[in-house]
Amino acid sequence: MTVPSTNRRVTQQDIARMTGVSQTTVSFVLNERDDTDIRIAPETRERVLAAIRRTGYVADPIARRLAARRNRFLGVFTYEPVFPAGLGDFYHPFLVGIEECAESIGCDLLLFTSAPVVDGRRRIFHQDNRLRLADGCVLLGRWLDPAELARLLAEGQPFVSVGRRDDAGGPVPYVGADYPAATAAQVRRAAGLGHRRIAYVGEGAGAESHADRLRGFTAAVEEAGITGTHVRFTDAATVLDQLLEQGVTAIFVEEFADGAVLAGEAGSRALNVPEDLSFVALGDPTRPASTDLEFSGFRIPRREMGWQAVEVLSALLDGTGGETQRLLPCEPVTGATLAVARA
Amino acid sequence: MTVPSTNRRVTQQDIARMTGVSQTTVSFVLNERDDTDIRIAPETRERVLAAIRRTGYVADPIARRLAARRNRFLGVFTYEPVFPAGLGDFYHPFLVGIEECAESIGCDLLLFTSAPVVDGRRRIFHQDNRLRLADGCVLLGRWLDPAELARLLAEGQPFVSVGRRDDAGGPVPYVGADYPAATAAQVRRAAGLGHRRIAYVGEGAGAESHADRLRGFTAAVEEAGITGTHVRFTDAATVLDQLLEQGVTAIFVEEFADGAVLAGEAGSRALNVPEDLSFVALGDPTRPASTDLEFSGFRIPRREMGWQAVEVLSALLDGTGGETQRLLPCEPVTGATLAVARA
DNA sequence: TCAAGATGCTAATACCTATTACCGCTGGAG
DNA sequence: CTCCAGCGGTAATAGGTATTAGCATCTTGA
Repeated sequence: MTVPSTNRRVTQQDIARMTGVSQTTVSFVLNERDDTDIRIAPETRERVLAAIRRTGYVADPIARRLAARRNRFLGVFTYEPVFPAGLGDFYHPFLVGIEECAESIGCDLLLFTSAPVVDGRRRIFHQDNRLRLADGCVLLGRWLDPAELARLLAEGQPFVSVGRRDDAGGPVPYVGADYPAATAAQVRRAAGLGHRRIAYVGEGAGAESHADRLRGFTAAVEEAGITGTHVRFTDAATVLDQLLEQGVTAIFVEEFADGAVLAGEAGSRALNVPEDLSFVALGDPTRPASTDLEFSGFRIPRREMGWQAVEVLSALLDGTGGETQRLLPCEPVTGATLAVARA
Repeated sequence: MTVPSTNRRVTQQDIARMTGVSQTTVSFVLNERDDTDIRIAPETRERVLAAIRRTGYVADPIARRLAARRNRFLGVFTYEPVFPAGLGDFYHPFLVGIEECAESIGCDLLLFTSAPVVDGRRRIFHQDNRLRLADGCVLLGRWLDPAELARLLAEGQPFVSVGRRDDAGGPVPYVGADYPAATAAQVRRAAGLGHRRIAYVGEGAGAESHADRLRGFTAAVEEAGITGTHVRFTDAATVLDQLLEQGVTAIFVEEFADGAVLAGEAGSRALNVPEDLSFVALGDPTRPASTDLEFSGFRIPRREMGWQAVEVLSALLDGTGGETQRLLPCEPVTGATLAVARA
């Protein structure tokens, strides 16, 4: 187990010298190239492999990428810290899925520590843009700058977004959740329980995930022949005042946390949830929210989305075609906050 | 912002040809090296900069890192999954600190997620060891094989351990928590509250972090002139029997979870915590533990440890000296489980 | 007038791997 | 004896940037 004490990185050249072969031979042994007309005698191969084992040599991923344009790294780019400070973080399940799939296809994960803030906004492209260090990239975040997506597309940089994205000068590869369908299903469920006047609380615009929810809401409301209103969340008291005045009996919240606060406010007004007022949470909490209620609504298949994003990316890299835009169904949650509408 | 229609990347060579200078000159203009004796005429510099702006040229980060002999990847080796499944996972705060510091020094993180288990134990060194993919490594885990640490040292592989480690054929760079001091402080506090007979429950050996706690405990007990016993945790009933029989009034638990179980057992015997029996938790929970008690004891500066580990690693890589072994103080927690000893 | 510096740049090379083109040797067929 | 095929490799080079050593040309001073 003797190892050279030099501090220098071990290179193929070193291995070559140790075994009395050329660097080329080492490279071929490493890559087990059987398809070419290069032949290496079994005993030579063994000698080289032995030296590699002895030294713990690993090909420099950077040189590898420069020469071969591949290094089996998948980049993970997020607009938030990758290891989030908040407990039970929203992004965590995505990352689990990404890690699992990356491992299954034999790729390492390169976590880009968060992008620098330029002009008050995080940016992918900046002075020392690191995206190209990996073979391809998974992009994570509620909102991605269309201009940056467009540039990625234009440059032919292989990437996949977790979450549906609008076209940005071309179709953006993504694995998203089918928010319109999931939201519509909840609206139908509410309508079936007799709710005639329901509300959507949230942005409903900006990020695609928000717009998609509102779109599904609006379409389903129309189809069910009931009345739906849309309000932005400001503070619980104000919003609740407004909605109760309108005779709303079920509140659909874009943000779980807003729902928790609203339900709390309702409780402090002696309104029972769901007997007096129903709530539907359109997805998992993205912020910590404290509530004892088990919200009705749906769950985002986050882990699966992460997994499939890597799958799509892998296909993109291999040039094997296949659908590059996938929408996954959300899992409905019966919960305990949606009941028959009060008469 | 006219971009050449070719699919090839713009290189410094291209810029050089466009402006009638050499690639070297382009490189110098780009890097604004004023410290060298290289001089570029202002008008030449302007011409080059104009071409750069026109083409939108950005230096290829891969080539850049190849030339720099640094890839600015920091490896993270852990004995657990990197994206922990459990909520509030013990290792999480370390990772947060690691990421934050990596970002501040402009490094990305490379995850070594899948160290194979050999002979019933995870190993750093194995067949397809990827350690050298990064410039340096952060090692995370309660226990690290001294033989592997020795090999890392011998090979001159830059690394830093999170958590103090005994010498392994040489001093191991680490950023640890000062468990002896933190534990001793708690012992003194208990002694000050009149406890004359206290116990340490846990391994007290094996991992350095355990041995350090017991060492601090033993030294402080002696200094305070009180009596301390050490028992391993088997099951709550047995241990509690034993300690109560000995007249112990304060129990110091190495593992938070063991403390929770012991306190629960005490409660089921109609003993009040802390009036009848005091508890001190020597650190944060490493396993999920359910308890309503707010334990007295101390907190491990996990985030700070992660941060400083990267700091030390960075210094190691830069060859700038500095202390490579750091012990950080733990934060005492007053809590509600340590009170005046029963008369 | 000529050496000594200052000025403004370039050639060459290192970084490390992957790949292409080729080379020398041996044994068997013709 | 020659030619060729098969074997087992090697030399050279690409890939793009950073850096070191050095080369012309011009200015200055004595």
